[in-house]
Amino acid sequence: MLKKERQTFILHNVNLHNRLLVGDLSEEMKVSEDTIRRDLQELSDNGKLIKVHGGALSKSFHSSFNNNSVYDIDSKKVIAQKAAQLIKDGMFVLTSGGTTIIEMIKALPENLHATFFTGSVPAALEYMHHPNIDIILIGDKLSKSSQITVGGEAISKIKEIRADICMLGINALHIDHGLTDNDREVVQVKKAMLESSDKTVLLTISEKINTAQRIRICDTKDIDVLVTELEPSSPILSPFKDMGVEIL
Amino acid sequence: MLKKERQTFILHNVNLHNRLLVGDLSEEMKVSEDTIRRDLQELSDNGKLIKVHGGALSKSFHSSFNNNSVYDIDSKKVIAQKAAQLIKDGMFVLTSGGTTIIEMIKALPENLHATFFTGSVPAALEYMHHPNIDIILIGDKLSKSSQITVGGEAISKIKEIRADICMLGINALHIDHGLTDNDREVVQVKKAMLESSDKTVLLTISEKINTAQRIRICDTKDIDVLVTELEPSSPILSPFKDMGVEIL
DNA sequence: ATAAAACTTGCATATTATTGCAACATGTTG
DNA sequence: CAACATGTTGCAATAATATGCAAGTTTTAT
Repeated sequence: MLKKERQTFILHNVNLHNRLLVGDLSEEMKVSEDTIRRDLQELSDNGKLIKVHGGALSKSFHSSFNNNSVYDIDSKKVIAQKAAQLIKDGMFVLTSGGTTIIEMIKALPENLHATFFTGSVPAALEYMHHPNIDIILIGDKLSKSSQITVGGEAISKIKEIRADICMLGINALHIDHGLTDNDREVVQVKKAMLESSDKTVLLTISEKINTAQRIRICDTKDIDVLVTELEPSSPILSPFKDMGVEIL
Repeated sequence: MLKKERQTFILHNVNLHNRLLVGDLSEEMKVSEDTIRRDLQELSDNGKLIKVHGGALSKSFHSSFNNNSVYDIDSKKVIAQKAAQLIKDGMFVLTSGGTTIIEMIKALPENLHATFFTGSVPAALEYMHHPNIDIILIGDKLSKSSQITVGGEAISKIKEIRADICMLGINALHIDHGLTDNDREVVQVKKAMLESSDKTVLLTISEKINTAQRIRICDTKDIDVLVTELEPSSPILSPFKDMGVEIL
């Protein structure tokens, strides 16, 4: 069997079955596993599939469809960079969804080994691109407006967790009214997240600061760290600093 | 034998057999391998065939495997249309992930009111575009290769459900070996899904039929409905019909 | 923590390609 | 027809490619 034939065969089959083992291919085509590995390496270099330990995965499944139009994307990237630094190897991290969180996930270093809990479908999708992290999806009813799971089941699952850190993308934060949102179900989930974490980190563009919505999640004093695109010395943030919130 | 005769002969044979070896041609036509190589080079330059190390491949061979993504999508759309009809208002539906399932979700009518359970992140994302359905996300550890949640927690959640119908995108189906897959964790989840449903429906392109993988999910006789892009009368499917599987 | 499986690297070998060249055939032109 | 240009083929030397094996390392699974 010619090399090209083999590679075509491999490609066809990886797209058919999503996953192939080196040993199986070697057996099927009567060549050594070394040859198969070299084929897979080559196909992987050409971006035709994804090589993994033991075999290969189809690319069609694993490819990322990039979010195109995110509001204020540059600010969010700045926030993402700052926030990503807070996560260390071995940590248990609870996260919500939202575009700012998605940006933070993209900013996570490749070699980070940590465990992330989330009920957000877009966040889960983004986490899957990272090779060295574990993802625990929190199940329950999926809210279409917020794209996260909500409900008693989700909340009780969250309460079972003892996380090191909780990173929330937020809707509104006000020095007096604290952290607020407008979806009752989401509020309950976020409350549970805060309760289950040692440390609470909020990620938000400065525009959302000193706005408020109808339902309270927590008070300003309950927040540990606030990450915005602004310099920590910015006057907008000083009232929060005065209330004991660390500014990043 | 004249050069032109040789090249005509080569072209005829490459289209007949899809592949040729330099050594074989040299022997058949009693000319040196150098000459054959020069012929192949020339034909390749004129775009008549594809020259590779050791021989040549026909153009159709190469493009048929390279170009199948489009064909596959069309097949999957046909499958999706057929399968979507099985879901009626008020039903509880368990689904796996996979590209065929995604197509089926896209094919669901706008006015369908039903409840869907899934552990697949891409499927969940797709379901969210539909206005009138409820989605229950099954939580647990997220498997990066299969993009669905796996593990004991997920399985016990699935077992709590009493679904009307279970729709599975599959990896391999063989008349004797039944439904098989290559990921132990995924197999466990799919098994649980089958057990929790009154009716089992498999969605697959015909290419996966009569292939098998390492781990068994269920026997052929345990399948209720098989949906492919083929006509129900296709001879490939008749053995399944004989075993009591309904063909759509 | 340990053993098994999978991977990497370097190397040996065999197969396949390339190149220049000589031999011969074919075709062209005055 | 002779002389010359052109094209084709095979050969030999050399280069490049493909493949398997073995030793040592890394990753994964139990």
